[in-house]
Amino acid sequence: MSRGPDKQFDPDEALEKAMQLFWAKGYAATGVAELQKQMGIGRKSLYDTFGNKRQLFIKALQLYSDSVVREIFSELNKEGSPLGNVRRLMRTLQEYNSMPESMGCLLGVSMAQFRTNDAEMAEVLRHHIKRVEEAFYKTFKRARDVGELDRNTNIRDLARLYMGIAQGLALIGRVQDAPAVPRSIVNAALATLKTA
Amino acid sequence: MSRGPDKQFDPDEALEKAMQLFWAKGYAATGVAELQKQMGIGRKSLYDTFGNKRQLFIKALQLYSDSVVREIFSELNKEGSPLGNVRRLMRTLQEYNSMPESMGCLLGVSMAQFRTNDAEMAEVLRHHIKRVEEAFYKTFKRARDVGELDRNTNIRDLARLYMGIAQGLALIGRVQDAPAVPRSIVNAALATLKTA
DNA sequence: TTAAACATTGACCGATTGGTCAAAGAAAAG
DNA sequence: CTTTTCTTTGACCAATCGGTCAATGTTTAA
Repeated sequence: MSRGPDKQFDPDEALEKAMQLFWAKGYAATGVAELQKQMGIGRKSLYDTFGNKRQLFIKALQLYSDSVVREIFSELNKEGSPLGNVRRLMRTLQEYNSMPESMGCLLGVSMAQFRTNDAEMAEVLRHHIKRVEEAFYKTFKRARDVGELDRNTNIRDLARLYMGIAQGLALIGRVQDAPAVPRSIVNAALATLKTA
Repeated sequence: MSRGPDKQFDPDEALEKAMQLFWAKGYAATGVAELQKQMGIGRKSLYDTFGNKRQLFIKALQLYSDSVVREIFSELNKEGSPLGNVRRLMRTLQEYNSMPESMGCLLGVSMAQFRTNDAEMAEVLRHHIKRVEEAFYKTFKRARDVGELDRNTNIRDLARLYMGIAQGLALIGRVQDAPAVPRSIVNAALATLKTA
């Protein structure tokens, strides 16, 4: 039994590069030739390692989702006030999506390119939504337990709203060259939290 | 001086068909062959009438934006409580974006496919954002004048938030096959209005 | 040293991409 | 009827699309 030579490239690094390209240009507008150039690998290596363009894209989605969800969880689970963590996260998102070259959220961008008629893709996208929702949910629940939120606040609804605001913010940030609109969105979102 | 024969098709109807296709599939994924088939016209007619694929797309964006902004304005300008109008509009958007086959907002979908690096396109998209924002702004202002909103509510921020929520809602609705998430988003959004 | 198992390279595939153009047809003006 | 102006049709273009494959390494096991 022989194992043959190792790959001459790092699949994780190559996937990261592919993700960046899909993120910037979208699925349909990104060509395989472009992908292999940016990834720095041959065409056969690409297909042998990642299957095809679609599977490569889905793997890029998962890589991105894992990374983003991890960051959101870590930000929201810091010690101290749960609502304070939400506020800090939203301000971070505001800053990020205010940059003139900001590209928004890869998963959000992908929701615009696929729909429920593509069952597999829709499932991947819904799963991401669910994970972000869950991060907010747990934090708002802690906030309610601690007394930062009114006892009869609908935590599930609130979590979904914040997930939705984050997606809207990211989408709008892609075409903004000034920070005013993202700032307003987060201002108003956080203003409601004080009284929720 | 002769005028020659009239067109054998209605450019407005053809544009409407093109809009539907761009809306469902996105700019890059929509081919010119597909477009002429759906529009029911020859290729030369398409290029003579609309310039090229990109210009056709931009005209579709403007058609859609005009139509949507008109509807939003008409809904928000009805007699009676301004906040009531906002609530009714948001519930309409909720229903619309809860349909399993909902395609969201063409302008929002396009924000995911273009960025600030495409100056012309970004400008078109920002203009739409501005118009929706303005519709909410005027209504919230009336609400404040009438006493439905607290005197120190930041109306500009609130308008931008609602515009952002509407975009997030439309985006997320594209991949939802159940009404729960859209309902939650609108529930939570409107819950904050009561205390704003 | 040979063979088996892997990776890499680059040529190649048919299909499709956005876009052009010449020829033909149709309507209005003279 | 002829000419002019416009539209339509469909062939055609180079370029690119996503994907395949045979040939050529390169490494390890026997």
